[in-house]
Amino acid sequence: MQDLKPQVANARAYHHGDLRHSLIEHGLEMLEQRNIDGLGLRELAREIGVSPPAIYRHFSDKNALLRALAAEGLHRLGGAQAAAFEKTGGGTAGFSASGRAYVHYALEHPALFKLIFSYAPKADVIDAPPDAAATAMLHLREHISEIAPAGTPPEQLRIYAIRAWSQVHGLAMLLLDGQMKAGDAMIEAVLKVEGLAGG
Amino acid sequence: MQDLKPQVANARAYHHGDLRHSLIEHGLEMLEQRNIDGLGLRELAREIGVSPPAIYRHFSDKNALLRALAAEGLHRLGGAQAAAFEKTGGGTAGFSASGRAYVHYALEHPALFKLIFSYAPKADVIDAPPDAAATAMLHLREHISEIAPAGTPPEQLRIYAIRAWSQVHGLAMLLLDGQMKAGDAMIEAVLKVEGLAGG
DNA sequence: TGTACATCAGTGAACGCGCGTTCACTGATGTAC
DNA sequence: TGTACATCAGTGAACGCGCGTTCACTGATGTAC
Repeated sequence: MQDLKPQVANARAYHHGDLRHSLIEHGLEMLEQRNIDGLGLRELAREIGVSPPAIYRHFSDKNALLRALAAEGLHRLGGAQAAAFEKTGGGTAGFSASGRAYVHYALEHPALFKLIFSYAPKADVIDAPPDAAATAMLHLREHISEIAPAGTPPEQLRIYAIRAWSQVHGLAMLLLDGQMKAGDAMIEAVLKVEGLAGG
Repeated sequence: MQDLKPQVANARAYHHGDLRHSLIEHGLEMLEQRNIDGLGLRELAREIGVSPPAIYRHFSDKNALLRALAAEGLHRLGGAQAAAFEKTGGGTAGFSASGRAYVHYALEHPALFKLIFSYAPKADVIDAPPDAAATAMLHLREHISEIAPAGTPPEQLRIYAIRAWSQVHGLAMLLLDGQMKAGDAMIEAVLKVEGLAGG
């Protein structure tokens, strides 16, 4: 009755890095249902079927794990944006689509989205060189100049980028916090211009 | 040596509602330095010089206290916006000024600002009647139609309001999370248009 | 004005909780001879 | 191929912690007679 499940005793139940992967995977899953403070190391370990101290073989402490989760979230957010951008064939339409993808990703993964901005290495898209890391926000910087009128000076491009990012980020946050009703049509309408023109 | 400080024993150290007021006041002060999870009932009580259970005479539980703090924060945010609006004489300039005030309030009170959107009664400025409560966001709804071109249909006004709110909110959040460098000139430039025009 | 009493905002002690983290350990794996 | 050994990813038990909340209580205040 006790041994129905193949007890692995201790030792190599996971080979080389599997537990790390499993921790991130299950951590992300837990974030789908709970919010950030609801994610505890002991509970996560329990979920995976491993003892809590095992985590410390892979992460120096809880913050390190959260940072890894945030980094993975950022990566996926970037992936979602890139996919949307490619799918629409790039250009202005692609830029808009990737903005919409940003908001939709936030709505689909509320806790993860918030975690990203609390724990991820700062994206630094605005002032850092674009080769820093492949992040969601790099799209902005890479594509903003294609959208702007030819000859727009770099300082103005920077303002456009911040404005566009603020626009999608603010909409995402307000929707996440329930300040207004969501709706694809509304999201599209709000993001239509993105304030790029005008000045 | 023990009695230097006028020991109040127990009983009416605070008359009628004073402790409630004190809890909110000191709670807000603590939020100036720590973030939200750093705010504990026991610590707050210690700070004020009262026993933890005393809090329960005024708030049913911790969430009730946090909600009160958020409500007060929302009130003050609204006050800051209103002051900025009046000071510039209203109109388009006032609208812009109140947007800047929103961002600046966020930067000056990061934890409180975030608390507002986690715990405050939903502002509902977008779809609720404006007589609901005097909140920061009511400004938006009250003033957005003055800014928009005459004859703008209400659905479009709604989009404009959401767009403007998203704009300031997103900028505030990104700055709070350290995603880019703050700076009055930059804030002003980003908020200059607010995406009202265009479509 | 003086006395008896109800009210109720405080008190100190205690509760159970789950947390993150540490410790000394164990035993399967991969490697060297 | 067989044996001895180092490695190191796991284990279970235990730690101290501060938390939110409950409990029975106390005693100053305000009120009624």
